Parts: sequence; C-alpha cells; structure tokens
Amino acid sequence: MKQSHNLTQQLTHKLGLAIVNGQYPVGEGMPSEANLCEEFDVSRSSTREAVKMLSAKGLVSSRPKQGIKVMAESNWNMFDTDVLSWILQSKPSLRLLKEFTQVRFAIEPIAAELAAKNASPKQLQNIEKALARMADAENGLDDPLDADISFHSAILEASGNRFFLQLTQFINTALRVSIRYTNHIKGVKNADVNAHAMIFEHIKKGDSDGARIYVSKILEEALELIELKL
Amino acid sequence: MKQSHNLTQQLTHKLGLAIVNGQYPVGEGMPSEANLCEEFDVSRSSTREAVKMLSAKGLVSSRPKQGIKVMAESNWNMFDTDVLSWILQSKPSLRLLKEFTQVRFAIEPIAAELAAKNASPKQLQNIEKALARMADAENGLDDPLDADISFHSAILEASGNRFFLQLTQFINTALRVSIRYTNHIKGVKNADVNAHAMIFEHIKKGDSDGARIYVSKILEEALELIELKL
DNA sequence: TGGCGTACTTTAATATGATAATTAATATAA
DNA sequence: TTATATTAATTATCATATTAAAGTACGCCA
Repeated sequence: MKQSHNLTQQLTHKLGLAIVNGQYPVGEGMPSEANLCEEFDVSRSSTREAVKMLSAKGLVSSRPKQGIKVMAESNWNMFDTDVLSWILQSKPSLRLLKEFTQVRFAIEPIAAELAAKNASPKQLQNIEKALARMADAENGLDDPLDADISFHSAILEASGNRFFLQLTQFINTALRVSIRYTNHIKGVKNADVNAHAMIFEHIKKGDSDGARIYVSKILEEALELIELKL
Repeated sequence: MKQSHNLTQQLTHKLGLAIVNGQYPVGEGMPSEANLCEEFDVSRSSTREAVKMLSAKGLVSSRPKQGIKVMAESNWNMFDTDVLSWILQSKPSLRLLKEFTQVRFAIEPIAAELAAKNASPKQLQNIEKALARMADAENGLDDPLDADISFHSAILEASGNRFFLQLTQFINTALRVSIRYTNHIKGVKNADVNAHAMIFEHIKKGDSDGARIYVSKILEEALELIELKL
C-alpha cells in the first residue's frame, strides 16, 4: 500500500495527519522549521517543501517571525484527497459518515438529473457497463464495491459538470466509508442492482426529474439509516 | 489590497495561471526545474516550492527523469480557491457560470434544509444579521454583494456540515461571478431581500422542507435565466 | 533472433551553508 | 500617550554539492 514515497511526501503525510489529529493547537503552534528538521531528521529543503504542500492545502500558514501556524478547520481544503484521507485515518466517526452522505444527498440527485439531460451515448454506455459489473459482482465475478463506485462515478462524469466530475474521488471515499458501516447495519453484501438499474433507466429515457427523485429517495433512506444509529 | 506575496507564491500563481490557460500541454510538457529557474530568474528552492504547491493542488506531478507534467484536468482540485481564481482569470465563461450555479443548486437547498433542522440560536442570529445587512444595502448603507454573500455563508455554516462550510469560499466566488452576469441579464442591482427573508423565515420556523424547496426554486430560476443566454 | 542485464544519462530529490527579508515585540524619543 | 526606531526571531531566498530514481541504449550471451 504505502509505496516508496519520497521524503517530502512522507513528512507531508506525517504532519498532515498530526494536524488533523489535533496534535498541534489551532492558531499558534507548530515547531519552527529548524525544529521540524531536527525532530524528523530531514533537511530544510524537504521540510520547507512539506510545509508548502500543507499550506497549499490550507492546513497551515507560514510567515517570518510568526512561524508555522495551524489554520482554522474552515480553511482546510476538505475536498482534497489527502486531507480527506488524513481525516478518515484520524477520526473516523458516524458523524463524518453522516456528513459524507449529506453531501452525496446534495450532489448525486442533481448529477443524475443532469446526466439524464446531457449524457452522450458513450457516457450512457459507461453507466451501463458499470451496471453490468454490479450484476457480475452479485455472482462473485467482480468486486461489488469497485462496481458500485464505477457506477456512481459514471453518472458524475455524464453530468457534464466539471465540478461534479471533480467530486468523483470524494464520492468514492464516501462510498468506501459508507460500506464499512452499512455492511454492519444492514446485511447487504452486494449493492442493490435493481435500484441502480432503475436509476440507469431513468437516465437513459432522459427522464431527468425521475432520475433526480429516485436517486434522492435512495440516499434519503441511507441517511435515515445512519440517523437511527447516531 | 496588500500584495507583498513572496517569490514562491508569485511563481505559483504565474505557473498555475499558465497551466490553466493551456499554455503547457497536458500529459507531457513543462520546462524542467532548471529551465524554470532561468526563465523566471528565481532560485531552485523557490521554483521547487512553487512546483510542490501546484502538485499539492493536483495541477502537476513531478518525478525524476520524467520532469514536471501537467495533470489531466480531472485531477485539478477545482474547489481550491487558487485554482478556481486561476480558472476564472483565464477562461471566464457562461459555461462556467452555469456549472457554478448547478453546484449551488445542488448544495444550497440541502444546506438550508439542514440549517432549518440544526441551526443554533447563535447561527440563526447570524443569518438574521446578514438579512439586515441586505436591507441596509437596499438603502445604500452597505455593500449589496457582501451582504448577499454573508447571508448564504451563514446558512452554510448553520447546516452543521463541515463540507458545506468548506464550500463557503466556493459559493462566494460563484456569487461574485454570478453578479457580473446577472446584473447584465436582469436589471437587479440589489438582491431580492424579500425572497431571502422568506428563506430565513422557513429556517427559523424549522420548516426544513419549505426551506429546501424555496431555495431550490430561486436557484432554478437563476439557472433558467442562464440557460436562455447560452 | 530474442531476452536480459549493465552502463549511461537525464532529471528531480536531498542536504547544507550563507544571506536577505519580514514582522512581532520592545525600547526609545517627542 | 503616541510615534518612531531598534531588535530578535523566523521564514525566504540563493548557491552549490551530492544522491537517488527512472528511462535509454548498448552489448553480451544463449
């Protein structure tokens, strides 16, 4: 899993995780450049580059005399894959799952609606292909989670909205987290192929309202399930 | 506006803008570290740090022997404030405005729904305060755009969802772009205070469905307006 | 011929030392 | 008290080696 990331990346991950973990107080409070070098036994170049990466993601700011400060959480770029994974590693919680699902509940119905309106033949085909993978997965011929994810990703892509497309990674992560919990809650091993097939039908027909409402309903059920557990 | 950005930041902006502009072909194709140093007349440290920032935002990847490659657009972190501003500076378009508004159309109704369910007294007060600012703006006592933005931000904050909160910056930018166009399209100088007051009433009453539907309706009208122009 | 490994080459990654620039905090002068 | 200069801490920048990674080409051998 963890490959031979270079020093800078390793340090970025360590620090990012520590920050998200709350190991350094927000406002004031990270070791100075020099101290970080010593503590982690890396050169100033790498340290500085790691800090720059974190500041690019909104986790820290760094100014002369002031040092390296942890930014308020509202500045963190939560849709950054790294930041997201750090958060998941440090504080996985039902609350987070709920927030994830709320975002899905906002995004995916509209994405489906847009897909119904705009999907190109090729994009439609991709959705159908993903659906076939889900069916395969039911018979053990494919990985259920991967198939599920590719289905939802295909819809986001078919929406033709670049911001939705960018959320693919986010939704993927949300789905992975979701699975961990929902497998617990329900007994579902394989995602419900029929429900997904219905979504596809709506999109294929160009029934945008139907697509939106149907996706919305499914996610609402998921949300209620989560709320019961909170 | 203080702009004493340091060298690294300046270079980051220049390169980010150039990339988003399509000045370097996706896939292969940026000058090597050494060439960048020469071209922009900065040291390798600064160059490397700028490249690291860009790679943290998903614009480039950098590996030995391969050099610095521009990543596919789907990898760009579109919700990053910098990336967003570069895109806006280089290719402002109605298409982008439409995409912006679609995201708003997805997010804001749900945020309002959640706010109606979860807003704390303090958060409710903030929304009300923003509403008052909008009323002031109508009489020239406050800036209409700032007031409008603070209203929508307050709702996002009241949703209690950290991801929505993080989208505040995004929505702000969307609103600013929106204003540039809608002022053209309609004759509206000041945002419609009454409509916003209605939103607030729904949230205050805890009428989550009402809040969602009402916000949804308003944004749908905005979308239709944009679509007429496309 | 085909496959494999070795040497070579390009490029980024890391380390280190020196100097400049920024700014918060403090002392000083009006 | 206010305004201004000084100081000190810390990052920002530059310059220069050295190291490591990853393609490329060559040649060796079965």
